[in-house]
Amino acid sequence: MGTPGEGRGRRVGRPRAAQRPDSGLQPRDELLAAAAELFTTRGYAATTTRAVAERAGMRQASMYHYVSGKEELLAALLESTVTPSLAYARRLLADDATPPEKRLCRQDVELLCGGPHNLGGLYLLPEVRAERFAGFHAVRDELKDAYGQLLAATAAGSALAKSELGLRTDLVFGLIEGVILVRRSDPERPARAFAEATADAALRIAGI
Amino acid sequence: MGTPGEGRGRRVGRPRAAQRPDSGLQPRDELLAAAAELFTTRGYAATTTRAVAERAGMRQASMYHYVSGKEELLAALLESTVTPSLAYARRLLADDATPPEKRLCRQDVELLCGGPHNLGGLYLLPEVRAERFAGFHAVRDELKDAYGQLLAATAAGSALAKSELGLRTDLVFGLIEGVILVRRSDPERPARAFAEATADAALRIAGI
DNA sequence: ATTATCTATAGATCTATAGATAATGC
DNA sequence: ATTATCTATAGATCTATAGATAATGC
Repeated sequence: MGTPGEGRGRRVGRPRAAQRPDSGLQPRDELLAAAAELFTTRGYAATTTRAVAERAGMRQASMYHYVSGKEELLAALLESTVTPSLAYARRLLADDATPPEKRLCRQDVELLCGGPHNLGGLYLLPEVRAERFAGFHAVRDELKDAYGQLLAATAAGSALAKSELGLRTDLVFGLIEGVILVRRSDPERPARAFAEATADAALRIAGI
Repeated sequence: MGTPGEGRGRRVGRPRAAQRPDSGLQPRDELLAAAAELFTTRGYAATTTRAVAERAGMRQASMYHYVSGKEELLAALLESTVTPSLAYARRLLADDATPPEKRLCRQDVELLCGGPHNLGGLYLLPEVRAERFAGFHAVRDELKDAYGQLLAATAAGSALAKSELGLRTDLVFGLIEGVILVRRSDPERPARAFAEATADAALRIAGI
């Protein structure tokens, strides 16, 4: 077989109208990157398929060769933001010599704020509540559940009533999602500083 | 003069096509209420002028008799959400026998989450960053500043370096805006419970 | 022959204006 | 006469499909 060069080299099919230096990404990933930037800065509804396609270097209609429409792009982006945090959370839960939840917080915030485009901002889009994105919600809920379990396992947590524990979990989760907004208002600050400070704050909320 | 009945009674002008029980609101306020509901649930860009007008009980074109367009509605709603919190913050700062910042937090969260439509959710709209809404941002910044001053005045605050203090202020602010998201995911819980718990959490973050 | 792209466009919006109409006020 | 509404619509989109075209592959 020998995949021929992967990107470089002459490509099959009609050439693009506006040639640009090869991004190295596959066309679908170019679309996802363009959508990430536009959805986070302008919002989902305000972003047209033309804007996405053109930023990805192709004409509006060509986009449909790779995705069924805008919704598919948003769904893919959403899932890509939770999945890594969730994998990390699962590992922490499985490991019985579990170190405190602080790590999860830090990791989570770093992942959310780390990328170039504040992808966490996608959670804030009103459109995300639609049934269409149930897949994302399920994963997100599982992550929240992991936070709840870690909280319950702490000394402070085991002293709390069930409803009280739920409220604290929500607050910790709220803090982390709030950080997305803080970052939006000051995108310069390094993700690492946010992550560390947020993790500390989360522990204080948790009462550890 | 004697304003004639204020609402009840025969009104000047062509009657509305779809009559509904008198809401008691002035037409402009009917539009604002409709916009509040639709912007927070569907998002700004996804809400059409037709949807707003029709929900307010009039035809699409009639809206333009009261506002210049969608933007004016959003700007008015945004400012209406900060102004009361800011007024409260100013009073606290002026009063020298100042009680702790906890009150401000609680008040702020209650105001944000108290209304029928999670108006705080408007802050999350990507469109809000536009220059057009500079007025809102100025007021919001002033409120944040008030938080910073209250924080600095505490014993824990005066021990902190300036940059460290800024970060904590951001986190407290982030927590409060994060609560908006928590409320979105669980709109049933009473605003008062949120407010109390958030205020406590904020104090713990602040290190008081 | 297969493929990735392109151009062109139908159909469905959506906004904002122009001008008509149906009330009250005087 | 004044006013609040209405109906109608021009002009500007935006999405998604149909069909043409320009590469490589064999």
